[in-house]
Amino acid sequence: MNKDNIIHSQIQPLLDYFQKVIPLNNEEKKLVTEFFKPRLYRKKQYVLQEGDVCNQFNFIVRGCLRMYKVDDKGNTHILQFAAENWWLSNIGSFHEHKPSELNIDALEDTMVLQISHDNLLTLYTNAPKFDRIFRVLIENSFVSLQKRLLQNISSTAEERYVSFLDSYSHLTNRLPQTQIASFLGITPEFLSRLRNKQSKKS
Amino acid sequence: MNKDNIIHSQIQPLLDYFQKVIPLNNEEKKLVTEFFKPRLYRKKQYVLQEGDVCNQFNFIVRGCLRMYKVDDKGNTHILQFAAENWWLSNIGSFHEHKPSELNIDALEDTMVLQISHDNLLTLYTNAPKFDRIFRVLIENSFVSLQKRLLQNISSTAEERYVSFLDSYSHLTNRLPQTQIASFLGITPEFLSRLRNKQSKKS
DNA sequence: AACTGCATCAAGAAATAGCATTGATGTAGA
DNA sequence: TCTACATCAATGCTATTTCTTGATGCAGTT
Repeated sequence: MNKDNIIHSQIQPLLDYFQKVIPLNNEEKKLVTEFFKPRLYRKKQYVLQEGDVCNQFNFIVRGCLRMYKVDDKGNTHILQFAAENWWLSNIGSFHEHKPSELNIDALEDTMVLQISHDNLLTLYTNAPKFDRIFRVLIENSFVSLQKRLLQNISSTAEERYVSFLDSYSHLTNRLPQTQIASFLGITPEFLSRLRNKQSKKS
Repeated sequence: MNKDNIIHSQIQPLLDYFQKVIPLNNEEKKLVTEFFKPRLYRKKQYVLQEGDVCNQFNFIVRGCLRMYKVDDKGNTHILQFAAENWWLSNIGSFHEHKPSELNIDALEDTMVLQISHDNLLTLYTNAPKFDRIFRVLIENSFVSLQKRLLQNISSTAEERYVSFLDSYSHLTNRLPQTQIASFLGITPEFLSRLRNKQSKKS
């Protein structure tokens, strides 16, 4: 399998993704294939490190990433997980070219397709359809973020955990519980006790 | 410990290294401290990934890196290990700004001091002494590379292994044997048999 | 004052991943 | 046919990561 084949084989999930939002013509497919570059991140590797500017918009082909903040005490707080067919970037840092306060790293070996800031602008110019596609994409992210915030300020850890199980059922068996705890904003120990309680219920 | 202290504490081994080649004056030490940035790579993390341009020259403060090529069959061939007080970069990619065919990654958590291509040029301009220092450095690398090549085309695996033990005695206990095998160009199984044979001899 | 919902610390147990070894078998070249 | 290696599969070992549990504490209700 030569390099072109490798790229081609990775790009398909992204084309499929776009296709579902709005069908693409061949010219547009070509642009996508040109501008998005596959890249492999290995488990624990940083995709974006605090202090660096986020210069790539990432689409996950396979694997799983997390975006998180490390607070003054050294505790990590996970804002978002992203697995197959999801997008992940620090949008603030990406658009304003500012150093990121957040980190992104790989929880598994992860293949992403990335487009640089410049190429994304070129893509918008050459194929305005992508303006809409990316608007939809951001809107979706926004909605789920809002939902999560609302839940965070209104629920107990147990409720949040149950709801997590519901929303992320495809991830619960893939993620270590330390990561889930960090996402829920509780300690791994307390999560362990919640789980214990849950399993006794049923 | 604030950031300046961290940098300062990491830079000393590099100053010592230079000092051994040619003594530096304070101005030159200041330049080194300014231009070389410490960076931590975690085990398995890429320092340089195939396809990217090598834009940093790396000095290893602690830990261990490897540089290798992945062939068409997916086998990896290690060109070089580098531990404390060694340098490692893809010099070809670095100087010609060309995408690298080689990968560099960390076999242990590794602290490096890196200087960017631009800053290295500035350093040469501001302190021509570094022209000489880096010439010496490259010459040394060249010589050991030549030695290794010669050995490769003229020795059996067993001879190469014995010679490896001799040259890299400080590393043999730190490196997994899979890595040593990949460096020697044999399979881990065959290395295991060689070792077995060796230990029966003595 | 007692109870609920969480945190922290320490210790172990359990699960997984990575590594080393061995046996069986194969092959190319001297 | 012998030497110097490779490949594949199985197994055991070790180290690392993850999960669980107990003990203790504390802030905010009730």
